[in-house]
Amino acid sequence: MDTLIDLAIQRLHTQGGRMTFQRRLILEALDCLGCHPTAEEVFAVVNQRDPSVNLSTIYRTLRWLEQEGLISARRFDESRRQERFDLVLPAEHHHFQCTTCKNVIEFDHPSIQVIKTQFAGVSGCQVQSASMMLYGLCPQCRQLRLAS
Amino acid sequence: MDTLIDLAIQRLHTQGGRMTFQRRLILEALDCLGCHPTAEEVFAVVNQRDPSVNLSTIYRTLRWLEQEGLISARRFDESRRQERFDLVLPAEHHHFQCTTCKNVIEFDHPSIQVIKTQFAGVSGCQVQSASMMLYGLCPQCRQLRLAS
DNA sequence: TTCCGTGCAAAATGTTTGCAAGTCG
DNA sequence: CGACTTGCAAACATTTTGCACGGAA
Repeated sequence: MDTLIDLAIQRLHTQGGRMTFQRRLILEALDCLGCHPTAEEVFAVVNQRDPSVNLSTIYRTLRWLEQEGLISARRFDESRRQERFDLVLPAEHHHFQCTTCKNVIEFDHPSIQVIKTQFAGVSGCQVQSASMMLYGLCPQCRQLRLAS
Repeated sequence: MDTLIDLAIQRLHTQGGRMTFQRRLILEALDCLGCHPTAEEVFAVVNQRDPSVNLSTIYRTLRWLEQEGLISARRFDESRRQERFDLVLPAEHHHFQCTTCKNVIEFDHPSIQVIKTQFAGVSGCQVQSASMMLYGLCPQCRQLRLAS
């Protein structure tokens, strides 16, 4: 099976890169954090295991992974400055964010493929990828709002 | 008819705000730039008419408009730092961006409503808005790529 | 005349870079 | 050995803020 770490090792080998202690920690942190951590969040986890790792190493590694197509930069909250890094491994997926608690739920929907195809047909564009965000209230926050 | 400027005036009146020279220039710049300008682009247009207007006034006004729901902040290119400001007036609309020339095409599609409704049904979330990005090659860049 | 809005400069934020020293193969 | 990586600190780009002054209502 191809975990993020396995894939990273493969890429490193084919391009003369090295699997360092720091990179391993960062990859493990990504795996453990799962969904969509910020660079700071990755840093916090890595830092706990080895406080000597520098934030710029986190950024360099995240950018490298992004360039390799293994993660992708995202911003759920458009006017937040901070990027989040989304593992692309599982498959193309989309996100709902609760406007109150900021929690994120992942989803997919067959119609997204239909939209891609039809837009391509109408516009003459070649569509390579799609990214959909829904915003609203999650069930919990909806309850709270109704109650008040 | 409700132009951006009319709406802004309404909001200002109901909250004791003032229509200043600077705000008028900024609103006119937004109208004239149309689609998705950056703060710098708005600044450039305003500056041409009155070089004494400060960039921080642009930001303050854009943030106020955002808060009023008259424009919304966006980032087409995820790892770009700069925000763009999208007029929300016309209607909910979505964007295709060419990964080569970075041009943006707006679109809408009925299935987006379907996705919103069905996701709400399955998840129990209340969906308030949606934002879809497609990425790929526009017809021109596609030609160029085929030719080479 | 009263606040609201502005210009200015300085701060803040999040990310990137240059470089010397360290390390992996 | 030699290229690839790192930590550090300084740079960077964009956006935000505090404050005293000026202007709309």
